[in-house]
Amino acid sequence: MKESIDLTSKLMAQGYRLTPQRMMVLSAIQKSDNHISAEEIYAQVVAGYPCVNISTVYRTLELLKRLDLVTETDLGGGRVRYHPADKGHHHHLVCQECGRIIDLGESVLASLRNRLHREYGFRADLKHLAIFGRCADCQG
Amino acid sequence: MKESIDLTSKLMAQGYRLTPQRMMVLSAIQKSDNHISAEEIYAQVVAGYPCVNISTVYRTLELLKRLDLVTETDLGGGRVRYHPADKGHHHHLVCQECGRIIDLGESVLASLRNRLHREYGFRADLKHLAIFGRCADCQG
DNA sequence: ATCGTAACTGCGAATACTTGCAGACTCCAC
DNA sequence: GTGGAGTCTGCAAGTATTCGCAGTTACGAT
Repeated sequence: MKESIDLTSKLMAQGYRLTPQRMMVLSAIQKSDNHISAEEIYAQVVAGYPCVNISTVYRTLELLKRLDLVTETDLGGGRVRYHPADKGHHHHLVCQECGRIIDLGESVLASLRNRLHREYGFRADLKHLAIFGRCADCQG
Repeated sequence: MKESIDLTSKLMAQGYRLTPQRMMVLSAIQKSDNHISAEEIYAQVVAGYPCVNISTVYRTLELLKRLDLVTETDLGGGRVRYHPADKGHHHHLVCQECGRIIDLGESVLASLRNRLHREYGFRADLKHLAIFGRCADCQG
């Protein structure tokens, strides 16, 4: 498992530990091919190790976020969703009518990012961006 | 008060009523010159009418949102903030380091909106958009 | 006037997530 | 191996917001 060695060194370098809980949270995210919610991660972790607490899952997710191992996206619906950072960043168009989610290549927002940097000196972090609106099918 | 007549007709047209609670929520938002949180609105409303419930405030905010009388922005920090729609749309650059909020003219995102429409047929609703990142002063 | 329908509200509980705390574990020095 | 210092976790309580329910209110039709 190359990932876990990678993870260990990343954690160690900053004085963190690789606990079973953290491994299980990360593997739950790696296993899911699309975006997964905290509750779903929790369910998977509990299945193999029943006494973990949901707050540990949340705390681990925040840590993994800080280490750039997972990205977080708010796709609406009251639940934030997570996915592995190494599967590439992308953005989302969320249709508020039908709920459809359209993936958007990273390049589409590159020009916006450049402009914000040129004009405002602002380094935008667009990793967790979702744009709401209406998809082509839902325009009456 | 031109606004309240305006509001009344807007509500009436869709079968809604203008209750004291709704008037007070709207006036609290109109009074605040910058963005106000639901809790702050609630505090103001309660000051003049103690038995209103916070869930009524939230429900009213949702109604006003639907009628395009207020816009909602998630500026981070766990609290959503509201402001009157007639004071013009604008977007926000939120610095995750120092918390500074930079207002962004609507025009900056116009080209993004056009592109999404051209390439994806997607009509983006960018009213409540906040972009996170680091401001010019916070880049080490 | 009164009846029905629909809107509106307060209440309490639920949801998704966060936070403070106290105990447990780990690593390193001595 | 003993003693920190710092990390990590479970638990329980807190936060911001939503939801279901039941009672109240307003408005139009009769």
